[in-house]
Amino acid sequence: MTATLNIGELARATATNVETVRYYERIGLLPAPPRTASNYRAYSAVHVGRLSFTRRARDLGFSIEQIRALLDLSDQRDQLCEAVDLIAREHLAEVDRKLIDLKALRRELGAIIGQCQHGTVAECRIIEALAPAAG
Amino acid sequence: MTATLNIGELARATATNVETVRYYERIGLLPAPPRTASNYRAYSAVHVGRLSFTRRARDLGFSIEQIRALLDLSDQRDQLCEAVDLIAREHLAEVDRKLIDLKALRRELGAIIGQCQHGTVAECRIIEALAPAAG
DNA sequence: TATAAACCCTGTAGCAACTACAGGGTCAAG
DNA sequence: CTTGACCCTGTAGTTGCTACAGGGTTTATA
Repeated sequence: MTATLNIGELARATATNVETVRYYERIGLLPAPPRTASNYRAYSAVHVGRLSFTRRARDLGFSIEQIRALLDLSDQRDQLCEAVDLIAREHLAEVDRKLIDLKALRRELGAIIGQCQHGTVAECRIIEALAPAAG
Repeated sequence: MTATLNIGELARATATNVETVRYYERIGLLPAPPRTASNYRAYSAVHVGRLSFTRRARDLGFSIEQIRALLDLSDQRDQLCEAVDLIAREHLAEVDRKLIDLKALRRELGAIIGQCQHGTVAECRIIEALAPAAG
């Protein structure tokens, strides 16, 4: 009953690149849809949902493998959601690690740049800071 | 006069992977050193300095292309260091953008995970949060 | 002196997660 | 009936490495 979407329409509906949709199908993240007589992919609401889920999870930084696991879990509606929680918490921990690293890096970069006296390269504190051993 | 280093020694001296050293040579980031009679690479102190610089800049998140530019600039010792400053500031701005994005992502992830009631997948707030349209 | 471990060499393929063609076929509008 | 915007497959490129495979060399030891 419901109209199907071709790949361009699905892509627009989910703010995804057409090439990316095909890529997700190739790696088995998005199920291959039926085809029209002229071999066009014909997507349904199920695909829209699955791809929206994927997009949102990617935006939140989950890896493809994590998303694969989350999609599998989300199909087992009567299971306990502990595994879901675990994946999310692991990702959160990873994000926290990245934040710590990035903040440290930012501090160091800021310090280096603050030393620039706008003289010649020979006196440049930035170059010096990058080559600590090259006295 | 000074002894030369083979690739393994250079790698150890700069905390770099041997494969990475060869990779840097291949992409023209580290100059190709002379070879011994048995075709081993023979590095000098110049290479140690250049590779240390590269490593440190990579640790600070500069891209290979940025490092290429910084190395070129650092060879022109009598030029003004404005270009160096510009590259560093651009990278800092990029790091700041990433920090903002990562902090927002962290907030959102934290909020989603906080909602988990540890019930079944069917009631899982995390799955729900990932598929907003799939009411 | 033989031989085994630990190095070195080249070249190529793999990783993540896409993106960008090339070289075709299809469909709707004017 | 043709133009342009779509669709198809397949492959190669991106970033910054890392990991072989299949060889040669050097060094330490039995």
